[in-house]
Amino acid sequence: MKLSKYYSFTLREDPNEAYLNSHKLMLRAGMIRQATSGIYTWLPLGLKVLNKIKDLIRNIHIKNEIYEILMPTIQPSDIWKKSGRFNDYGKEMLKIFDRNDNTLLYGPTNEEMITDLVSNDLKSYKDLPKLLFHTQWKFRDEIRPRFGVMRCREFLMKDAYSFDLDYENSYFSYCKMFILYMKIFNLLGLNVIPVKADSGPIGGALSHEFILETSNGETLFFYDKTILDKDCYNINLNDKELVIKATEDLLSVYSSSSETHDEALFKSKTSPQNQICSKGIEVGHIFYFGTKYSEAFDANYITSNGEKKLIHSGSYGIGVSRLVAAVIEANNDDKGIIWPKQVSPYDLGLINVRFDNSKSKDFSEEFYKKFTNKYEVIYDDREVRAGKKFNDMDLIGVPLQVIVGEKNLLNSNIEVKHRNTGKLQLISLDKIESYLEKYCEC
RNA sequence: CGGUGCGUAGCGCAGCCUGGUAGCGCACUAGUCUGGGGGACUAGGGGUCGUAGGUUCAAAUCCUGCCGCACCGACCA
Repeated sequence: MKLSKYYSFTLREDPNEAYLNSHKLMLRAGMIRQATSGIYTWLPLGLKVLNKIKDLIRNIHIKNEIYEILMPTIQPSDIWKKSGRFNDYGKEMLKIFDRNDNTLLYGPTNEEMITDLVSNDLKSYKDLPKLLFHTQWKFRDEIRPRFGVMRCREFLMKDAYSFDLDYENSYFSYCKMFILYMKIFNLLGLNVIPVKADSGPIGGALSHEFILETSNGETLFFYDKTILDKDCYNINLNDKELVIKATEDLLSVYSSSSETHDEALFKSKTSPQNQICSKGIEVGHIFYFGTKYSEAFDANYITSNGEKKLIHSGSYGIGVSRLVAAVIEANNDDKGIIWPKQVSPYDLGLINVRFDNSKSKDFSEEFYKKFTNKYEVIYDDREVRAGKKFNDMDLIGVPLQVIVGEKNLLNSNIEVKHRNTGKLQLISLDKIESYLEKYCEC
């Protein structure tokens, strides 16, 4: 991608309405623009990251035999009346009226819709278990949207749903999703802590939140710091025994959101030097709700004995658009964003520091042509001063910058800069290709 | 919804108290110099002062309503 053709407008100063670093940086780097309170337009750079995170989450679901569907954003109200949540959900639900004066709503979540769907298709015990997910825009009319994309009204969420024979099987699905979530956050380079949670209006008995610890977070939570030592990232998710064991091992260590926190239990279970009270951002939330929704939608199956039984279900959400902000919140400095490689909008930032110099310019063009099919390259070919290019590239935050200038070319060198350490390194021209290969592998 | 504050150029702000020609910095356009970390000089362009009404000879400025935005609290991925 050539910056001269891109839709990229960076801001030098922090916009007045932004308070969180992630919000300021997303606006400054030209990732998003606010349309109205809690509703945003995603510009090319922001959308690139959003899609990267979405795809990473999506692919690991599919790899684990959780299949993708796409439910609509607009839902009929009758299914919500069936489950009783039409009124329970309250003012956060945005209601819409069509030309025939039917009440529709912009979906805040999809339990009703998917249970209704599944109740028609799943008939036999042979059809279970089933796991489905989709990544779709949601709308919750928050009392007070804030922090940019972190707590907005329209947001992108990945929500998965499990359908099982009984509690025991459903518990396995829950544990499987639990470990899958640990893997996902690990892949995103985030240190996320699972905590016991209140199930809120979604309802249900078993519930956990996944919290990214940050000083600016909204959620207060408590945990035993030994939970950070648990490694469950390489477990085969089809191995029922291991998955349940790993989950229970994690849950044996105290961790809780403030709503469910039990101070006495915390104190008795955790040694004093390991007791942490911290703030964070909720990036995922999982629920087991038994037969709550299958009852309402008459979602049942026939057992091998010919008996009719209710399906047990659970739901598993990740705030995808929120994660964009969360990743930035966890990875930035005074110059801008520092993307972890896996979610960076581009692999390499190519800077031609001398647009007026043909040697430097020609080399940059060649370099771009050569590597743009192999890596995702953001090439700053604009006719602006070097200082602006350096600052913009730092702000945008791609992990590796390749800096081309006449001085170094005359010595057959090219410069690279690692965004996270700020380290500058001269690489000889004949080594750059292998350098990049090695860099991108790890 | 309660408490607080703010709406003036794309962004950041001054002007309002004490009514009288619409201002500054950045960005933008043109030119000259410059050319490896937001460079300098010169000349420009860009405004329904959130909106509707009121007071006044005269309103960005005073008064009232409305709208929008943000911060603090109760809700949530």
